[in-house]
Amino acid sequence: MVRTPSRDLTSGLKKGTWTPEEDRKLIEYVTRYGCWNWRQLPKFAGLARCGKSCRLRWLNYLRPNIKRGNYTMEEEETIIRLHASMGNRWSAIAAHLPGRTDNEIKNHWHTTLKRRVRQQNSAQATAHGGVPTPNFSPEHQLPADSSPEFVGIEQQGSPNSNPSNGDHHDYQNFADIFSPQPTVYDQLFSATSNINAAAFNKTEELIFDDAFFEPIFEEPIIGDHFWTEPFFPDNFYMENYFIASMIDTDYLLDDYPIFDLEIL
DNA sequence: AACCGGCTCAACCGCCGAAGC
DNA sequence: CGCTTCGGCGGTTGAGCCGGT
Repeated sequence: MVRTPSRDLTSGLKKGTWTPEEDRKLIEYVTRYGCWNWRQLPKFAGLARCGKSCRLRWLNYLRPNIKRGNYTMEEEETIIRLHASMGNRWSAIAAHLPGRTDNEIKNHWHTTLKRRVRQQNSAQATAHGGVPTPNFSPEHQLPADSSPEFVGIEQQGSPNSNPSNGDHHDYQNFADIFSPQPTVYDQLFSATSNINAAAFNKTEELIFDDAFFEPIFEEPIIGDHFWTEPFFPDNFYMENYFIASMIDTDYLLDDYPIFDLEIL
C-alpha cells in the first residue's frame, strides 16, 4: 500500500513513503508558517522532498480537517451525482464534500463507485427492456446544459454542498467535518513521544481557533530574519515559545548560534 | 500454511493555466 | 510576446492487504 522509500539519484530528493518524522516536520512547519511557497518550503522545513510532494502530502493526508474512514451514503450519492454531471473533475467534486480530498474521491470512485454505478445501470437496463440508462439514478440526473460549475447543486439543496445548511456540514462547526476516526494527524502526534503535550495543545489552538476556511496563520510571527531563518523542527516548540514571546528573532540569532544563516 | 490474484490507496508523473518578468 | 516559475489537476503506478483456494 505504501511505496518503498527511494531517492531520486539525479536530484537527491527522497521519494516514496513519508516517514512519521517527515510528517512531523511538515506539519510543524506549515502550522507555524503556512505554505507560502511549496517549492521553497522543503528547504526551510528540513525535508529532502520536492515541493510538489510536500504539497500533496499536506493536502491529501496531513491537513487537520481531513475526513477519513468510510463514506456515508450521502457522500457516495453526492459523488455519483456530481460525477454524472461533471465527469472526472475530482477537485470540483471534492469541493462539495468537506473533508474529502480529490485524490481520495478519485480512488473511491475507481475502486468502488464506478463498479456500483455500472451494476446499477445494467440492472436498470434490464428492467427497461435492455435500453441502457446513462446515470446511476434518474432523479439524480441534471439538465444536459448544467454548467461546469454545477449550478444546480445549491439550488437542489444538497445537504452536503450547502454551507448554510446545518443539518450535515455546517462550515462554522469544526466537529461536523472532523472524522470520528483518528486522523493521521491525531495518530502522528499521539505517537510522537518527544513532543511536549502542552506545547502541542498550544499548537492545536493556533490551528483551530480561527474560521476554518481562513488561512491557518493569517499573519506569521515574523521577525526581521524570517525569510532567511532556517527551520529546526526538533527544537520547534521550545523556539516557538521564545519567538512568540520575544517577537524579535535577533534575540535568537544572538544567543542561539544554532541559527545559522549560512545554511541558506 | 502457503500461494495467488484482485483490491486499495498513498504517492508519483506529466500536463496545463495563471502570474510575473 | 515569449519565457519561466508555480500551483493545481487528473491519470497512473505499485506495494501491501485480504480473501479465496
